[in-house]
Amino acid sequence: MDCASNWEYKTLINELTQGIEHTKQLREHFHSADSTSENQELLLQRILSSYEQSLLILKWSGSTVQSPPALPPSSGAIESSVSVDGSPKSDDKKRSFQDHQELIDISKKRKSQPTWTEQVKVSAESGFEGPIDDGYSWRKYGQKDILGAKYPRSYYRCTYRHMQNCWATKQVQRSDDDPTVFEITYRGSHNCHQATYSAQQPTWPEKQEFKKQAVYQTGQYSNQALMNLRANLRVNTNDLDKNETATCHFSFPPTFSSGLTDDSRHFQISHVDDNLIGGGYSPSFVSPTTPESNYFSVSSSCQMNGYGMVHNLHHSESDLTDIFSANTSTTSSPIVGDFSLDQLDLDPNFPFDNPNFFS
DNA sequence: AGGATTTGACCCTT
DNA sequence: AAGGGTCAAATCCT
Repeated sequence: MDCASNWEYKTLINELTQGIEHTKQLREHFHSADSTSENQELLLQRILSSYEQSLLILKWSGSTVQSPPALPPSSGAIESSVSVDGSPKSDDKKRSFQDHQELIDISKKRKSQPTWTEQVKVSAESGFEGPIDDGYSWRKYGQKDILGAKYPRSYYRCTYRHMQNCWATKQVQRSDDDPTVFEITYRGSHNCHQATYSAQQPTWPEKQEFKKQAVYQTGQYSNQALMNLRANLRVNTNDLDKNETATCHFSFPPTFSSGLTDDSRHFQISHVDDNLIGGGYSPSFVSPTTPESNYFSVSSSCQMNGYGMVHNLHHSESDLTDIFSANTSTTSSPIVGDFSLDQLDLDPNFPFDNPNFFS
């Protein structure tokens, strides 16, 4: 058994255990006089998330005969009808059939990849023309005018797609309503090692200043900072649909800069300037839920691994000196649910040190 | 020179 | 057939 399968197994157990625990808690709530509908809703959400994540894992385990890293090395060109050198692919019928089957499989996999959307607000004052970096290294591979959209949509794939077989992609769409807001749709999770070194090698020159200031700060967290975080961190999941798309916002106070180190389960957030937004860090913890579910479920936090079934990243602290969608309080979507660390039932066994918790 | 971006063409899905 | 997603040659940038 490889580490990925082992991780999935443990995660599955964890999810199901969480589901049971939350169900028990909900039962207690039903018999409790001080039970509020919010608490019940939260528990229901957590239970749902646990089961949804479990199903997702099972779905992946069942459908993924080959884990993504085992995809053909040339899979990047699979969708092309012409080989790299321009010559037609083999006309061998058997081979063509296999290619066709592979195409179908890949298509299915892509469809079933976890997808989520973040909205990132950039500051005009700071001169950002586009969405800020998210800690990963992306390579733009296309741009498209979208019907009804004022701005074109940009397509990015992981820079290390071929080197490390990382199939994460993202789409960046500037909001029609608010040009300073970018809607970033992530598909698939990273299974590459880039999170570590991309932190030292910003890929978007125009964002380097921002990154130096906000995204990759590695300062020690303080209690005050943690309290600030607790007081101000908000997660919103709204407009969730059957395509497992979620939108989340994190609101931080100005001049906030903190990092939670090992004791705080590798959870680090940095925010320095009110205009600085750390965006795009794949919030895998946003679980597929119903439109009414606006609560953040820790138990569902780390399982949206998609193509990142093999969790082979370094588990060093530096990997997690990233930021996820640290937005200012101004957002274009309504804040429906509030979240603070106090609300979280942190499971001691919860794999916060799994890099895909934030990827 | 090598890597990243641009952009028109092609492919797939609906 | 239309629209979205991806490819890959051309071009740009460092």
